Amino acid sequence: MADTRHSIPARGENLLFLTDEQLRQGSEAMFFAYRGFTADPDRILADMAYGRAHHRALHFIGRAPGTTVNNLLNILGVTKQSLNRVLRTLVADGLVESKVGRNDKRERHLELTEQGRALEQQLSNAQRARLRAAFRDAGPEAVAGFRTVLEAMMDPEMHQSYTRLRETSP
Amino acid sequence: MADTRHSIPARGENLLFLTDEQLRQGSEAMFFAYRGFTADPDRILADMAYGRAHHRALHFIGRAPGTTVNNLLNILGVTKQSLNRVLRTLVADGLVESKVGRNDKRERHLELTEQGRALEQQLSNAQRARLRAAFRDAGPEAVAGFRTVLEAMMDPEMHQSYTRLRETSP
DNA sequence: TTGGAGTGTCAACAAGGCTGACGTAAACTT
DNA sequence: AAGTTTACGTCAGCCTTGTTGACACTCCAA
Repeated sequence: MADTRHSIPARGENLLFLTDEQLRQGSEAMFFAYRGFTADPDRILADMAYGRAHHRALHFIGRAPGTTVNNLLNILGVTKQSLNRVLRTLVADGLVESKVGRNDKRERHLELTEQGRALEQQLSNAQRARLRAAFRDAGPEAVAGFRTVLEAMMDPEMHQSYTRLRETSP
Repeated sequence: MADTRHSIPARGENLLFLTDEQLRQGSEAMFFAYRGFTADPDRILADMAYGRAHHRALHFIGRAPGTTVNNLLNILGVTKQSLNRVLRTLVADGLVESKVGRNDKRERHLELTEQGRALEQQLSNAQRARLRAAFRDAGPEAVAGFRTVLEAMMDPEMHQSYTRLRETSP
């Protein structure tokens, strides 16, 4: 049978575009894709005493070295107790260094140690390999669309965090 | 300053396209977007005695009525103990009906009750509202790209589940 | 009839969220 | 100078949702 369901709608079909079915497929795509997205680093982490939360902390500390605890809290969207539990083990294990702020001594500035960078690299490489393959298969235009939709899906505060990260490290 | 970093790469730039920075932004976009994606239903569920796991079960039962426990297990990718805990409460609360199979009486076929459909609708509507807005803002081409990349990001088995769901309910 | 598949369930545990409360030091305000 | 707010750490306890392991039951198929 001729299958027109999954084809790209032409301009004139915009009124019909956002059917419930399309949206439901979008939801499911997000669900399955996110599982794929986290699968590889999760496998690596399973062997260690770490979890996805550690990966996230390592990622964003590596991304914005010297960031404060409060900043990281906002980015991750968790409570300080939750973050602290993760951060404590990372510091204790020598993956993250926590330095008292120079100007404001209440703040702690977080950085990856050599060891922390190594693990972060290992995890990110696994994740990026999948993303790279997906991006390559899909092509530049698809990737642009992918990013556009994801950005439109974020809460405003998240979108701020997202763009702020791009500004500081282009 | 003129900012060319976030523009869509032209055809000729394909070699430069998959920089680590691009991939990292892709990761972060997935992270932030997924938070947005689950935020609305999570808020609704927080008031009830249910969580995200219940939402997922309701969604896929509603999507494929009569599905078996094992089938659902494969789709959700959790252990049967984990699923059973969720399913038990849903059945006990009258949101899901579990019928012994006609041909194979070992199997249980799952369906939403009227009440279950109501909650599933409430949750999905919240989630879809955001998705609809994002799709509308991004436009059809971006949505097509979004889907293409997400599909390429799935594990093969997940991709099978994903497409199988589309086949049965067009 | 026997093996194995599909299902339900008990127990125990871990990760990683959460709230509430409290403490300390530094910075800010009045 | 005194009081308030901010940044951070930490203890205690709770919840959801994932995990393993073990066991029982039903029933299909060889």
